[in-house]
Amino acid sequence: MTPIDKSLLTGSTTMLILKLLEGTDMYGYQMIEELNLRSNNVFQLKAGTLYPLLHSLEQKDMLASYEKTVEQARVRKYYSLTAKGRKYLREKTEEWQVYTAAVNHVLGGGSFATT
Amino acid sequence: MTPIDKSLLTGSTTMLILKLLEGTDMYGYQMIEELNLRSNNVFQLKAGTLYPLLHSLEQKDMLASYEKTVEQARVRKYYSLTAKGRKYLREKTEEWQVYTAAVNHVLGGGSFATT
DNA sequence: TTCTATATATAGATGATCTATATAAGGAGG
DNA sequence: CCTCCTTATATAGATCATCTATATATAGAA
Repeated sequence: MTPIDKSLLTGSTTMLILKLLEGTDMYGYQMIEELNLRSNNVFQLKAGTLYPLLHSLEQKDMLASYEKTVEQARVRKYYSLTAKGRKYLREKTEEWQVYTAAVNHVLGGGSFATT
Repeated sequence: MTPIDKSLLTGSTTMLILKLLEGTDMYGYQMIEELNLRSNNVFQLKAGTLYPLLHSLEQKDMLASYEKTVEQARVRKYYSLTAKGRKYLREKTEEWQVYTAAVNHVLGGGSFATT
């Protein structure tokens, strides 16, 4: 078993964003709402967290973006998954499973003395 | 469903340490080895992470410590769970379950268009 | 004697997330 | 009409967990 990427502990946000985009292209504000909805209000992602994250993911070619004007004048910036982003999502999802399995193993391991 | 403590994403280390001590009193170095063992090498906690964490947990009355001299001259600092630490462990374990359930719900949610 | 493992400790860097703030346009209520 | 709330994106600065690097000291192995 290889050691897991430490940033997963804190970095599950990226994985969740990519997962949302696996379904449809979305714009930032919509992602915040969707995550909140699909997680039963557990994830209340802040705009100040999301937008810089989207920019950095686009820079890394995980995401591509395009603008779309809706209802008269409002402009939204839609994001879509790239092939690279799709691959990254697969990897992170696997790591997440390894990580949670390990935590649950420790948590469920009961109290056996090892003195 | 109340929003979860954000530090859980990154803060599962504290929970795991407390969980170890639920079984027996342990000294720092031993915790690193035990975590590595019980998690199949997924958690390779660094000394530079653990010791400051133990100090801060002791300051917050989550842990109590005592020294013990073993094999001639070697001195080890053992830590034990306090009542407060035990309570905190229960709370964090619950939050962990809520958090992982939410992530898994998003991950398993499939790709249904919400355009 | 030198290297590795045991054992604890602290300083400084990194990185993810948050708060606060800014801009701008639309709709609702007074 | 004016003000407030929601939608929508954006950036600067703060916070906090963890990591790397380093230090000290002892024991045992090469």
